[in-house]
Amino acid sequence: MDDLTEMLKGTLEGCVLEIIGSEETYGYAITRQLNELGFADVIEGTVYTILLRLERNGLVQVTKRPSGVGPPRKFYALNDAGREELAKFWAKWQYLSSRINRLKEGGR
Amino acid sequence: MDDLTEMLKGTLEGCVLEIIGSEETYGYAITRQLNELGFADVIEGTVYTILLRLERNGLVQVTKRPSGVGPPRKFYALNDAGREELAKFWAKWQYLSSRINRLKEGGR
DNA sequence: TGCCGGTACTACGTGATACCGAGTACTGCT
DNA sequence: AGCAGTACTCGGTATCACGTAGTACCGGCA
Repeated sequence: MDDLTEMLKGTLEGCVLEIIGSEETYGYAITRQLNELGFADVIEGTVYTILLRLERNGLVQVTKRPSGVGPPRKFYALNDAGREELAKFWAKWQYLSSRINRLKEGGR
Repeated sequence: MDDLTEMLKGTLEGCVLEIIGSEETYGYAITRQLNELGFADVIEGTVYTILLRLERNGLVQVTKRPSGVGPPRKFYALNDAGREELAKFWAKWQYLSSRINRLKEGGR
Protein backbone atom coordinates (compact mmCIF):
# COMPACT_ATOMS: atom_id res chain seq x y z
CA MET A 1 0.00 0.00 0.00
CA ASP A 2 1.08 3.49 -0.84
CA ASP A 3 1.95 6.03 1.80
CA LEU A 4 -0.94 6.54 4.22
CA THR A 5 0.69 8.99 6.61
CA GLU A 6 -1.34 12.04 5.61
CA MET A 7 -4.59 10.10 5.77
CA LEU A 8 -3.72 8.82 9.23
CA LYS A 9 -3.57 12.30 10.69
CA GLY A 10 -6.27 12.65 13.27
CA THR A 11 -7.31 9.01 13.01
CA LEU A 12 -4.24 7.26 14.35
CA GLU A 13 -4.62 8.90 17.74
CA GLY A 14 -8.20 7.64 17.85
CA CYS A 15 -7.03 4.13 17.01
CA VAL A 16 -4.57 4.23 19.88
CA LEU A 17 -7.34 5.43 22.18
CA GLU A 18 -9.52 2.53 21.07
CA ILE A 19 -6.75 0.01 21.72
CA ILE A 20 -6.04 1.41 25.16
CA GLY A 21 -9.75 1.50 25.89
CA SER A 22 -10.18 -2.20 25.29
CA GLU A 23 -7.22 -3.26 27.41
CA GLU A 24 -4.57 -1.66 29.60
CA THR A 25 -1.37 -1.86 27.55
CA TYR A 26 1.92 -0.17 26.71
CA GLY A 27 3.63 1.55 23.80
CA TYR A 28 5.71 -1.24 22.38
CA ALA A 29 2.77 -3.66 22.34
CA ILE A 30 0.46 -1.06 20.82
CA THR A 31 2.87 -0.61 17.93
CA ARG A 32 2.95 -4.36 17.28
CA GLN A 33 -0.84 -4.53 17.46
CA LEU A 34 -1.26 -1.68 14.99
CA ASN A 35 1.13 -3.36 12.59
CA GLU A 36 -0.85 -6.58 12.76
CA LEU A 37 -4.10 -4.70 12.22
CA GLY A 38 -2.86 -3.49 8.84
CA PHE A 39 -1.26 -0.21 9.87
CA ALA A 40 1.98 -1.74 8.70
CA ASP A 41 4.15 1.34 8.42
CA VAL A 42 3.35 2.85 11.81
CA ILE A 43 6.58 3.07 13.73
CA GLU A 44 7.35 3.11 17.43
CA GLY A 45 8.36 6.75 17.54
CA THR A 46 4.95 7.72 16.22
CA VAL A 47 3.08 5.74 18.87
CA TYR A 48 5.19 7.15 21.67
CA THR A 49 4.55 10.72 20.56
CA ILE A 50 0.84 9.98 20.59
CA LEU A 51 1.05 8.41 24.06
CA LEU A 52 2.94 11.39 25.45
CA ARG A 53 0.32 13.66 23.94
CA LEU A 54 -2.51 11.66 25.50
CA GLU A 55 -0.77 11.85 28.86
CA ARG A 56 -0.13 15.58 28.52
CA ASN A 57 -3.81 16.12 27.66
CA GLY A 58 -4.95 14.15 30.68
CA LEU A 59 -6.81 11.43 28.79
CA VAL A 60 -5.02 8.44 30.28
CA GLN A 61 -3.91 6.98 33.56
CA VAL A 62 -0.31 5.78 33.55
CA THR A 63 1.20 2.97 35.62
CA LYS A 64 4.85 1.96 35.47
CA ARG A 65 5.56 -1.74 35.93
CA PRO A 66 8.76 -3.81 35.66
CA SER A 67 8.98 -5.96 32.56
CA GLY A 68 11.28 -8.94 33.11
CA VAL A 69 12.43 -8.82 29.48
CA GLY A 70 13.69 -5.24 29.37
CA PRO A 71 13.22 -1.79 30.86
CA PRO A 72 10.04 -1.02 32.81
CA ARG A 73 6.83 -0.55 30.84
CA LYS A 74 4.42 2.36 31.02
CA PHE A 75 0.90 0.91 31.01
CA TYR A 76 -1.87 3.17 29.77
CA ALA A 77 -5.58 3.08 30.62
CA LEU A 78 -8.36 5.47 29.67
CA ASN A 79 -9.85 7.73 32.32
CA ASP A 80 -13.24 9.44 32.01
CA ALA A 81 -11.89 12.23 29.80
CA GLY A 82 -10.24 9.62 27.60
CA ARG A 83 -13.46 7.65 27.18
CA GLU A 84 -15.25 10.85 26.28
CA GLU A 85 -12.58 11.71 23.73
CA LEU A 86 -12.84 8.22 22.26
CA ALA A 87 -16.60 8.59 21.84
CA LYS A 88 -16.05 11.93 20.14
CA PHE A 89 -13.49 10.35 17.84
CA TRP A 90 -15.90 7.65 16.67
CA ALA A 91 -18.62 10.24 16.13
CA LYS A 92 -16.29 12.27 13.96
CA TRP A 93 -15.16 9.19 12.08
CA GLN A 94 -18.75 8.16 11.46
CA TYR A 95 -19.63 11.62 10.23
CA LEU A 96 -16.63 11.99 7.96
CA SER A 97 -16.68 8.50 6.47
CA SER A 98 -20.37 8.70 5.65
CA ARG A 99 -19.85 11.98 3.77
CA ILE A 100 -16.88 10.65 1.88
CA ASN A 101 -18.62 7.42 0.93
CA ARG A 102 -21.60 9.42 -0.28
CA LEU A 103 -19.28 11.50 -2.42
CA LYS A 104 -17.68 8.32 -3.74
CA GLU A 105 -21.05 6.88 -4.75
CA GLY A 106 -21.73 10.04 -6.70
CA GLY A 107 -24.46 11.08 -4.31
CA ARG A 108 -24.96 14.75 -5.11
CA MET B 1 -19.74 18.73 14.50
CA ASP B 2 -16.47 19.18 16.26
CA ASP B 3 -13.33 20.21 14.46
CA LEU B 4 -12.56 17.82 11.62
CA THR B 5 -9.47 19.54 10.23
CA GLU B 6 -6.95 16.95 11.35
CA MET B 7 -9.06 14.10 10.05
CA LEU B 8 -9.44 15.83 6.72
CA LYS B 9 -5.72 15.79 6.09
CA GLY B 10 -5.02 13.61 3.10
CA THR B 11 -8.69 13.08 2.32
CA LEU B 12 -9.81 16.56 1.38
CA GLU B 13 -7.50 16.67 -1.60
CA GLY B 14 -9.00 13.38 -2.78
CA CYS B 15 -12.50 14.81 -2.42
CA VAL B 16 -11.55 17.76 -4.57
CA LEU B 17 -10.10 15.39 -7.16
CA GLU B 18 -13.35 13.43 -7.18
CA ILE B 19 -15.41 16.58 -7.69
CA ILE B 20 -13.21 17.77 -10.51
CA GLY B 21 -13.27 14.31 -12.04
CA SER B 22 -17.02 14.26 -12.29
CA GLU B 23 -17.32 17.69 -13.87
CA GLU B 24 -15.06 20.49 -15.02
CA THR B 25 -15.45 23.19 -12.39
CA TYR B 26 -13.71 26.00 -10.50
CA GLY B 27 -12.59 26.86 -7.00
CA TYR B 28 -15.43 28.95 -5.73
CA ALA B 29 -18.03 26.40 -6.87
CA ILE B 30 -16.03 23.51 -5.41
CA THR B 31 -16.07 25.21 -2.02
CA ARG B 32 -19.85 25.64 -2.17
CA GLN B 33 -20.28 22.03 -3.21
CA LEU B 34 -18.10 20.75 -0.37
CA ASN B 35 -20.09 22.81 2.10
CA GLU B 36 -23.34 21.35 0.81
CA LEU B 37 -21.90 17.84 1.00
CA GLY B 38 -21.39 18.20 4.73
CA PHE B 39 -17.85 19.52 4.81
CA ALA B 40 -19.33 22.61 6.34
CA ASP B 41 -16.22 24.26 7.71
CA VAL B 42 -14.06 23.97 4.62
CA ILE B 43 -13.15 27.45 3.57
CA GLU B 44 -12.22 28.97 0.23
CA GLY B 45 -8.57 29.48 1.09
CA THR B 46 -8.16 25.78 1.77
CA VAL B 47 -9.66 24.78 -1.57
CA TYR B 48 -7.49 27.20 -3.46
CA THR B 49 -4.31 25.90 -1.86
CA ILE B 50 -5.35 22.40 -2.89
CA LEU B 51 -6.06 23.52 -6.44
CA LEU B 52 -2.71 25.26 -6.74
CA ARG B 53 -1.04 22.10 -5.46
CA LEU B 54 -2.88 19.94 -7.99
CA GLU B 55 -1.81 22.28 -10.75
CA ARG B 56 1.79 22.34 -9.54
CA ASN B 57 1.82 18.53 -9.44
CA GLY B 58 0.49 18.28 -12.98
CA LEU B 59 -2.73 16.46 -12.13
CA VAL B 60 -5.16 18.88 -13.75
CA GLN B 61 -5.73 20.81 -16.91
CA VAL B 62 -6.58 24.46 -16.32
CA THR B 63 -8.69 26.71 -18.52
CA LYS B 64 -9.42 30.33 -17.74
CA ARG B 65 -12.83 31.60 -18.80
CA PRO B 66 -14.64 34.92 -18.24
CA SER B 67 -17.43 34.76 -15.72
CA GLY B 68 -20.01 37.47 -16.31
CA VAL B 69 -20.61 37.85 -12.59
CA GLY B 70 -17.06 38.56 -11.44
CA PRO B 71 -13.41 38.00 -12.25
CA PRO B 72 -12.48 35.20 -14.69
CA ARG B 73 -12.74 31.63 -13.40
CA LYS B 74 -10.07 28.97 -13.52
CA PHE B 75 -11.78 25.75 -14.61
CA TYR B 76 -10.10 22.51 -13.61
CA ALA B 77 -10.32 19.10 -15.30
CA LEU B 78 -8.44 15.91 -14.52
CA ASN B 79 -5.77 14.70 -16.91
CA ASP B 80 -4.49 11.12 -17.06
CA ALA B 81 -2.16 11.62 -14.09
CA GLY B 82 -5.05 13.11 -12.14
CA ARG B 83 -7.33 10.18 -12.87
CA GLU B 84 -4.59 7.82 -11.78
CA GLU B 85 -4.10 9.78 -8.57
CA LEU B 86 -7.84 9.70 -7.93
CA ALA B 87 -7.90 5.92 -8.31
CA LYS B 88 -5.00 5.65 -5.88
CA PHE B 89 -6.83 7.88 -3.43
CA TRP B 90 -9.92 5.67 -3.42
CA ALA B 91 -7.77 2.57 -3.01
CA LYS B 92 -6.10 4.12 0.02
CA TRP B 93 -9.42 5.24 1.44
CA GLN B 94 -10.87 1.77 1.00
CA TYR B 95 -7.87 0.20 2.67
CA LEU B 96 -7.77 2.60 5.60
CA SER B 97 -11.49 2.73 6.29
CA SER B 98 -11.79 -1.05 6.27
CA ARG B 99 -9.00 -1.36 8.87
CA ILE B 100 -10.47 1.31 11.06
CA ASN B 101 -13.96 -0.14 10.90
CA ARG B 102 -12.56 -3.54 11.78
CA LEU B 103 -10.82 -2.00 14.78
CA LYS B 104 -14.08 -0.30 15.73
CA GLU B 105 -15.99 -3.57 15.63
CA GLY B 106 -13.41 -5.08 17.96
CA GLY B 107 -12.10 -7.39 15.30
CA ARG B 108 -8.77 -8.50 16.71
C1' DT C 1 33.91 -10.92 30.37
C1' DG C 2 32.32 -8.59 26.29
C1' DC C 3 29.14 -8.03 22.62
C1' DC C 4 24.79 -8.29 20.31
C1' DG C 5 19.83 -8.49 19.52
C1' DG C 6 15.37 -7.65 21.40
C1' DT C 7 12.68 -4.82 24.44
C1' DA C 8 11.18 -0.09 25.96
C1' DC C 9 11.07 4.80 26.23
C1' DT C 10 12.59 9.94 25.35
C1' DA C 11 13.79 14.05 22.75
C1' DC C 12 14.52 16.91 18.80
C1' DG C 13 13.85 18.07 14.12
C1' DT C 14 11.33 17.59 9.36
C1' DG C 15 7.60 17.67 5.94
C1' DA C 16 2.92 17.71 4.55
C1' DT C 17 -1.49 19.60 5.08
C1' DA C 18 -5.62 22.31 6.44
C1' DC C 19 -6.61 26.79 8.20
C1' DC C 20 -6.48 31.80 8.65
C1' DG C 21 -6.12 36.64 7.28
C1' DA C 22 -5.10 40.23 4.28
C1' DG C 23 -4.99 41.74 -0.17
C1' DT C 24 -6.40 42.22 -5.22
C1' DA C 25 -9.88 42.52 -8.72
C1' DC C 26 -14.11 42.15 -11.58
C1' DT C 27 -19.33 42.63 -11.94
C1' DG C 28 -23.96 44.55 -11.33
C1' DC C 29 -27.16 47.11 -8.33
C1' DT C 30 -28.59 51.05 -5.75
C1' DA D 1 -19.51 56.35 -5.81
C1' DG D 2 -20.16 52.63 -2.82
C1' DC D 3 -21.36 48.04 -1.70
C1' DA D 4 -22.22 43.10 -1.83
C1' DG D 5 -21.15 39.00 -4.17
C1' DT D 6 -17.92 36.56 -6.93
C1' DA D 7 -13.11 34.78 -7.64
C1' DC D 8 -8.32 34.15 -6.89
C1' DT D 9 -3.38 34.81 -4.63
C1' DC D 10 -0.07 34.89 -1.00
C1' DG D 11 2.22 34.60 3.52
C1' DG D 12 2.05 32.75 7.94
C1' DT D 13 0.40 29.30 11.72
C1' DA D 14 -0.73 24.91 14.09
C1' DT D 15 -1.01 20.17 14.19
C1' DC D 16 0.25 15.78 13.26
C1' DA D 17 2.83 11.54 11.64
C1' DC D 18 7.43 10.40 10.75
C1' DG D 19 12.59 9.95 11.11
C1' DT D 20 16.68 9.57 13.74
C1' DA D 21 19.56 9.48 17.53
C1' DG D 22 20.15 8.49 22.13
C1' DT D 23 19.46 6.02 26.69
C1' DA D 24 18.68 1.85 29.16
C1' DC D 25 17.51 -2.89 30.69
C1' DC D 26 17.76 -7.87 29.83
C1' DG D 27 19.34 -12.64 28.25
C1' DG D 28 22.27 -15.52 25.44
C1' DC D 29 26.50 -16.72 23.15
C1' DA D 30 31.38 -16.76 22.11
